Amino acid sequence: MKKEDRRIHVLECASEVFAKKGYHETSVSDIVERARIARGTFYLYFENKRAIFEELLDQLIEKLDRRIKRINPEDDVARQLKANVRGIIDLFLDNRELTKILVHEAIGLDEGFDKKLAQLNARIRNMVKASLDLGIEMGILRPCNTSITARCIMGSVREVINYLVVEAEPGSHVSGKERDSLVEQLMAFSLFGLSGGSYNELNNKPLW
Amino acid sequence: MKKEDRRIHVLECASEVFAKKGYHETSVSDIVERARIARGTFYLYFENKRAIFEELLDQLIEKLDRRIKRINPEDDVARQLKANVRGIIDLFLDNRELTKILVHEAIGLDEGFDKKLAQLNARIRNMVKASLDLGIEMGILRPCNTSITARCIMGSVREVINYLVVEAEPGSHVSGKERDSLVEQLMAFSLFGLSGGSYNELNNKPLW
Amino acid sequence: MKKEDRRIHVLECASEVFAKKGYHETSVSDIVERARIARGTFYLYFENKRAIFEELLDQLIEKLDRRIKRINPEDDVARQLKANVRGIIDLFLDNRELTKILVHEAIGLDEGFDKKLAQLNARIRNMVKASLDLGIEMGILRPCNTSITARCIMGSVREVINYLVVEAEPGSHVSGKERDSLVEQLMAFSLFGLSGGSYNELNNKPLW
Amino acid sequence: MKKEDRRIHVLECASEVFAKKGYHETSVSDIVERARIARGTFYLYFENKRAIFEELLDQLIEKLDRRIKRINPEDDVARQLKANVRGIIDLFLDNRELTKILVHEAIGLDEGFDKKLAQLNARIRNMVKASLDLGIEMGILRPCNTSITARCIMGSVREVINYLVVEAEPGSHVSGKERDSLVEQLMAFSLFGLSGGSYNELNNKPLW
DNA sequence: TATGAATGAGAATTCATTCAT
DNA sequence: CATGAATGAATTCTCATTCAT
Repeated sequence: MKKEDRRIHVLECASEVFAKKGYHETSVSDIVERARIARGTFYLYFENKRAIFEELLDQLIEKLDRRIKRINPEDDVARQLKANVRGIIDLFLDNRELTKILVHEAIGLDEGFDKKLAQLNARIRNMVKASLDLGIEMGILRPCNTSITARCIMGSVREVINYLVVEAEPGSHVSGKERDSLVEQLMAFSLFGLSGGSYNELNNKPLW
Repeated sequence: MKKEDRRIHVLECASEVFAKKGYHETSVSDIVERARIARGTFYLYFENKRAIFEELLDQLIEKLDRRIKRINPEDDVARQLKANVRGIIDLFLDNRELTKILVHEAIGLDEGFDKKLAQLNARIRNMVKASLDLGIEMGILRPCNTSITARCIMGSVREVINYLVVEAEPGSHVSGKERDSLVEQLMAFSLFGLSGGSYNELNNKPLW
Repeated sequence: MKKEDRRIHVLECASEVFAKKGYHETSVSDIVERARIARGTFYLYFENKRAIFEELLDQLIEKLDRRIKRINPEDDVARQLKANVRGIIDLFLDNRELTKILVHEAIGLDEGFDKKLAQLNARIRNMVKASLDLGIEMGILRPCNTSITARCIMGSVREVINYLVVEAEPGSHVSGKERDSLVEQLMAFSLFGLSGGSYNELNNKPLW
Repeated sequence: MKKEDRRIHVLECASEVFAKKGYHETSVSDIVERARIARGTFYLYFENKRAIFEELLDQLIEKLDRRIKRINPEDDVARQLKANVRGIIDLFLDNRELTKILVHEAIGLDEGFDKKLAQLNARIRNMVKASLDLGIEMGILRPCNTSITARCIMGSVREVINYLVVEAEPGSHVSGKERDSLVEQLMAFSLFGLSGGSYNELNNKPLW
């Protein structure tokens, strides 16, 4: 097995174990056992337990970063939003194991992790906030405290993601239709809250 | 120091350490050091680390349960909602340390904790969902998937809480005005999303 | 409760716990719980855990010492022997708890105990040996290595005692008849081994 | 040092410490200190203190089982008995440390040990009893309560063994002649008790 | 590169004993 | 005398990491 292949193999195995047992409950022994390598070999590829975990998270963060497209206000905004949300959901469902870790575990591990996750959150949140600011400036969205509202949106998305990867049946497949429906509900809630309106009607026209 | 006082003292110290270092990084030594008691004294009051943590959580959960009032659809719904949200925010801000633990830590610790928190979540979520179902039936709210929407609402609230107790300046005081504003924003978002409308106008009248 | 009464009460409780759980498995907590006294009170009456155990053993050793009568060769030897053995068996059966400790536990506790028990053993063994020496000198017993033979006799007795207090049904009563039978068997074996003869016939007459 | 060698080395060291300090007074620290290995290394080879002790005992029990040969009544019984007793004595003298543990310590440790030893005792005792029953049936031995008498015999043997490994000078060598003499005395006592007769004369001929 | 035996710091927990009330 | 809260030394066991082969 080539060096890079083995590295990837170990990463995969670690991901499985971490997702199943959690960071703290996972020992290096668990990982090397599953990967069928010697204890020492592990340390040839990764500095320590923290490092392999961090690398797994970095992978997911990077993928997430690539999936999220900046909104172009000139184009159909609703479609772009929809695509973004759907992309995120797809990514997480395709990486359940890692997502579980991201959502469930990578919190309170140590200051380094927390900071990294906080930064990721802040980055996305700022994108959302910028979009809101723009939408308001353009007269499409109602004026509001965009900082707080951005958090509300992220909280909604996070909660639905969490439901999908953690609470819903572990191995179950979530069909495209179901995903569509989830996106629909998420967006309807974000755009109109509990009151009426349908985002299908919107076409860069004022929402209020 | 009386027995019950000391017990409370240890609980407080533990709460501080847990909030600062996280459950796993906190050792019994950390707690006894901060509480300035001997190693063995700790075990006089609590069975083990898990037990003291559980007690702290139970305290918070109980308080939370008591704060959340069932909505009476006959009365002014908006005011009741507002009061509930404000109550929750007040509770968490008055128990920052514990809340930090609840939001940040009490996840993936062990099956027991996870289950307890999942149950708490489910209980509140079901209350929210029931309210939504009722609102829709009464023609006040637009029809939607109330399961998912309930999650969206909870996610929004959770995220704002998290902001308040974790990200915002640790020692800072959040004034009544600021709390009011947060509640306002949260409710505006939940009721109208990003579109127009003001919940102040509502008086059990249809939102759509 | 008077001082001496309480002391005795604690000793009894300790005896019960020691017999049931063994020396090492018994904690001072066990004793004070059963005796319904406070932890500190225990140390008013006994220096420490070792001390109360030693006192219990000393009691039994003393009783044992008093029970064993020196054989008078002028009188009916067989009857005296029989009385001695029966006396020992009665003592142990009347003090099952303590005996269990003596046989089962008071070994390897610490050098002090071991020495004390070794001395007790040696004292009794020497009495036996002296009797054998006398018997041989008088031509009643066959010549033999009386040191070793004395050990054989003691081993036989010890084994039967052990059977009675440890292996046989804990609470069961051993009737006088059964005790007689045991003594009979023990003496028959010691006097004639597996070969023929009946000690009833002997009357200070040569056995060979 | 090879893995198996180290394992054996640790077992030997543990055996020495156990024999010297007793099971309860021996800590894992004592063992690793004597074996000059690290704390963790111990747990690489043995699950815990109980496990290494049990292994030591099992070794001895197994050896003992192998040494004891069933008596064939067709052959010279006295010779076979003598060989058995001599074999047992040799085994114990060759494994003084372990024997000391077996005789002195392995009692009241925990239910598991006690049961194991009780079973060993019962097994041997039953062999003895069966031999006695057979001897009586064949008319070679006098009728007696073979259960009790079997215990007497075992007690005699145990006591002599105990003398050899515990009381007699620890490092001293017991010569073949001395061992022969011990066997002689033991058998003489068992066969003829304190009365006359010499087992040398017997040749499957009636003892009474 | 790969191995896996060895390490030892550190964690949780117990319990005999003390001492202030 | 009696109490029982407090102590802290001692013990067992784990596991991330190192290093000789």
